[in-house]
Amino acid sequence: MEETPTKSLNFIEQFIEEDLENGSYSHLHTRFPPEPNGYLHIGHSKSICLNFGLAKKYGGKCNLRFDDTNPSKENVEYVESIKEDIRWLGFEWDNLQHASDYFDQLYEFAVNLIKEGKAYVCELTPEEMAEHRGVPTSPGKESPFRNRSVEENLDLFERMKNGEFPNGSKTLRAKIDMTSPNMHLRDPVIYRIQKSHHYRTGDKWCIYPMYDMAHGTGDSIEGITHSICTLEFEVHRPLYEWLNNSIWPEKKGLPRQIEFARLNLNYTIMSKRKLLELVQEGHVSGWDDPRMPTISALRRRGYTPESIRNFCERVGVAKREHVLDVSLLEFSVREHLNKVSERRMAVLNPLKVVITNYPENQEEELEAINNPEDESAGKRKISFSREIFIERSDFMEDPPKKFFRLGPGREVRLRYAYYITCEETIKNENGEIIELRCTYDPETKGGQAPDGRKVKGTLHWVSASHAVEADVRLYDRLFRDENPAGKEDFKDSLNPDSIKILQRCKLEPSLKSAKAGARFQFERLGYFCVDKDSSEEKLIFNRTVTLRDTWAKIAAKQ
RNA sequence: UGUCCUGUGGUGUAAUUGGCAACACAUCAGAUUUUGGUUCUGAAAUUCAAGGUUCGAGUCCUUGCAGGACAACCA
Repeated sequence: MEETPTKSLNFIEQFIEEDLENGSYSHLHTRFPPEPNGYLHIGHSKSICLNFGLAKKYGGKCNLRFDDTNPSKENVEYVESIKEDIRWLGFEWDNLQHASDYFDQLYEFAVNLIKEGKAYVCELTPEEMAEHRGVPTSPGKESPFRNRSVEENLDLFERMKNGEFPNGSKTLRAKIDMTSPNMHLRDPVIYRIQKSHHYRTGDKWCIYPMYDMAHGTGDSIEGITHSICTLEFEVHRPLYEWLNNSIWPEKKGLPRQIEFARLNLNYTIMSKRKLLELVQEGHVSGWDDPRMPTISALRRRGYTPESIRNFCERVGVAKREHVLDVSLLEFSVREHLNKVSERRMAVLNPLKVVITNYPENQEEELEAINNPEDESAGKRKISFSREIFIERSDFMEDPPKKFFRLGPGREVRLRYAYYITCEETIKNENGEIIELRCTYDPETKGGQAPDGRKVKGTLHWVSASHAVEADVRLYDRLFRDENPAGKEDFKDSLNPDSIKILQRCKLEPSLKSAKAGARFQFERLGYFCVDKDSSEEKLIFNRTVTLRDTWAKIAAKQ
């Protein structure tokens, strides 16, 4: 009688279960609160999986709330992309909210804080304010505007709202403690004047709440129980609680903020600001350029939602900061794609092979397995003829020791077809091999020799007359350094070979009608996906990831 | 010379809360293979340090050390 091993809880799940057991909360309600100022990336997927996953696990709810309190950087394009990406990942929110839904309430809360003497209008310039704030290691000093009368504050704040003052001339600050060792408690700004057009509220507001003012209150308004965020907000927690407790002194079950370590990947940049820079300066074709770490880019590249969810599951949740190896992400896609994608044959760098003893004008259909991992995927027919293409890298004139592929006088198997032996190499005037002359053994049809002789190598191939052509885009890491963000300028680390476009690749004809987004394994090469710009006239494939390549390792060592 | 957070194989994450340090990725070796894929087997490799409590410490205590966060009218 084996006990089924129960999966251990991460620290957030432990908190939640304790909170549920001791009655601090009767249920679970989380939220995912992106700012619509950029596209979601792989790091966000961890937070999405966590928040939506927790809600699902504990029978609770999860809201999607756009933290849209800074109209100068936000827009609807981002809003729409975020919704699409979350749904694509396989999650659906219970309520769709916006911080801007609460602007009226937030204004009232601010007025109440003023009335209670907990907030004041300050006229310090940013420089003066910084000076008054002090530094983390020594206390700050109070603003000269700190002790205005409630009436004056009320009047000024209303006039701020009415647009009577220029941008930056005044702020509303919470009155907390200028000597606190926590900088965020040194009278933080909770409202600023910003006369910009908001994509939802238009020109209604001249003042906008700051993150801290909007975030915790939004959580409380929505009845969020557990407000899960990344580590950098840990120092905000006292302010989060101060604000909530000040606004709702009587309220029970105010949300609990819990922080976890954000996901970092080596060779990758995760900052939205830097990703925007890559887009704006044209280093990539857009937010969904398949080299980007954004969810839309991973989708375009051929990643599956399952693989990303599995990846996030494997990564785990903790407070320790870390840098993950991208190989774990790659493993996760390969693992899933191996199970679900149909196999096809495609020759990326073609080398023509003429099978001299195969009758001209003859062709035949051979049977190929669509997916050895899934019998229900069935079989298909592939055409064979006298002239075929094989991969250039599958032939070597002077092969090294462990090379199992084709060479002068060597015999290999053509997958699902015949054994062939290389008899002659044809070169051009530059001495480059342009064609191989081979003979085939008619007895080996299907790939087995009746006399039982074995060959070490099996090559993929495509019949020359039947092949369809395509562009194939090979991607490599966007950055050469493990930690590009650590460079003086991260763009110095850009990999000049991050994309390689192969033209006139030879593909099995069945690929001609493949629709955008369709994924295949090209045998012996990797997983590929039809790009959104592809058409029947102009086929374009993106390489999602290569297959594990043991030979490449051996070859690299030699 | 502040406050807070974090230290477990190369990389992540666990350890029934004081009882033989495990799982995954990566690495290496072997088997299987009509994909040098998949699959299977095996190997190497881990508790920041020093004291203390205890029969017993990754876990508790003390003192160090290391890394990170915080000084936007960004989120």
